[in-house]
Amino acid sequence: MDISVLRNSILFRDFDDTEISELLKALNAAEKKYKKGTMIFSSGEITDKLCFVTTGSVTVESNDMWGNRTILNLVSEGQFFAESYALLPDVPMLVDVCAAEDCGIIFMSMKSLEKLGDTVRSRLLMNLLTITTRKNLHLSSRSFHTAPRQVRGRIMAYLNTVSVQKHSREFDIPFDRQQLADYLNVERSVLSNELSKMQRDGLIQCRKNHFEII
Amino acid sequence: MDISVLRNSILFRDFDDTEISELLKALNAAEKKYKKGTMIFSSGEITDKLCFVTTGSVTVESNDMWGNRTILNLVSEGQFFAESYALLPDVPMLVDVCAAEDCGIIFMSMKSLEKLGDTVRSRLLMNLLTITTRKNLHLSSRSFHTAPRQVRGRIMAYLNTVSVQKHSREFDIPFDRQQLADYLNVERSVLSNELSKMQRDGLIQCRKNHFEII
DNA sequence: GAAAGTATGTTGTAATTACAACATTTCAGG
DNA sequence: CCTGAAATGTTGTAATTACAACATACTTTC
Repeated sequence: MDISVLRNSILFRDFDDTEISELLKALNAAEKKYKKGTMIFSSGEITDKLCFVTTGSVTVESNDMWGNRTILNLVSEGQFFAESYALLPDVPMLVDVCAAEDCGIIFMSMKSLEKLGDTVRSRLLMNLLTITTRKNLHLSSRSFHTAPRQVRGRIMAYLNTVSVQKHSREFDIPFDRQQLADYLNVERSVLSNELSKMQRDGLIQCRKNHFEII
Repeated sequence: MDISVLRNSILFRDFDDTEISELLKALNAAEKKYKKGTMIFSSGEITDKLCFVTTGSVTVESNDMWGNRTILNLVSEGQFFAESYALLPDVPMLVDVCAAEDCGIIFMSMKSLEKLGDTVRSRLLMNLLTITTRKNLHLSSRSFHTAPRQVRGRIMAYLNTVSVQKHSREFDIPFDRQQLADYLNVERSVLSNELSKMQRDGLIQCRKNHFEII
């Protein structure tokens, strides 16, 4: 397994290559490839696997019985997902996870945490804690993006966050139109329409997933 | 400080009374009382304090510039809040925290974690991990409650969750009408109206915050 | 138990969104 | 450089929601 991406991950912060290799073995790490659109986890499944995205990206989403999709999170290369379910192994997943692009995922068994020595284990726990707290902030920030009652408000809330993160008024977003609509919990056509209006009103410029706030 | 409530908290699981007392001292624990409606934290503040609700309850909420309130979470007696901000002490809070009722809060400094011995520290970290992962699930479940496009769908999604949690078709909810509206991201009057319709349609029965699903 | 204050229910209208249907643009393979 | 498939944009209408204004019910305090 290629550990170059893992070396820079939060999980293995302060671990050297030898330690990482040993840990991967202890955690039964295994990589799997997925084609765009494939479902990686379905709501109701139980897992103890911490998942790491080596290439591509996945969406964490809720698909209700009427076919509405809500994207809770987009997880890209170098990030983790399913950490909560991995650490609470009796809780069935509430979400689906889908390959947003062709992607590679490394699965690590958290059940195996117990087998680790005290020191290594506690260093790993600290890193896991960083992952889960950051994920928490991510989940809350989506709440801000969907808090405004109107579509324009939601778009602005989202674009502002991205702009702040990237330290620039001009940036790319990781979503296509349908994904952005599903993330902001609005109709795709209404989103497209509102983006057009916002350009006419001189608020933003956009082309595909490149945006500029004016 | 009265540690009887803390004894049963997730944070101190597997700690005995002596250990808890020592930990409270090490973490500079201090209790403070708040009147209903008081703001405990404001968006933008920075804190390293893990907060525990001894009595009453608080809401974690986002108040935007147009005066819209969105309740992300209601934290009741025996639960924690601000854990993400406490553990990522350079991140300013995105949310406000308000006393939903008269309440008591114990503040514990997470900066002081470093001072602890390895063993105690790692036991505490494991418990913190449980707190943050559970909080994660809580945050995602709100996303399901607000995912349906229509008010009735949101109400049903929420009531279903509560019903499952309480193992009963009949239960009390912790929200009043305004709070429930702010949690589900809908207008209070529209919520009241829809609840009436749902009763006429024979879907539910409700009086104040007591509900029955039929 | 009256008064004042707070919470909840009801209604109408204006504004917004959902949804469907179709037009246009973009992109990947042949 | 065609062609089909996918993504994005546009528009109109039906349905839903926001908002304000008011009515009713419930609580708390004196």
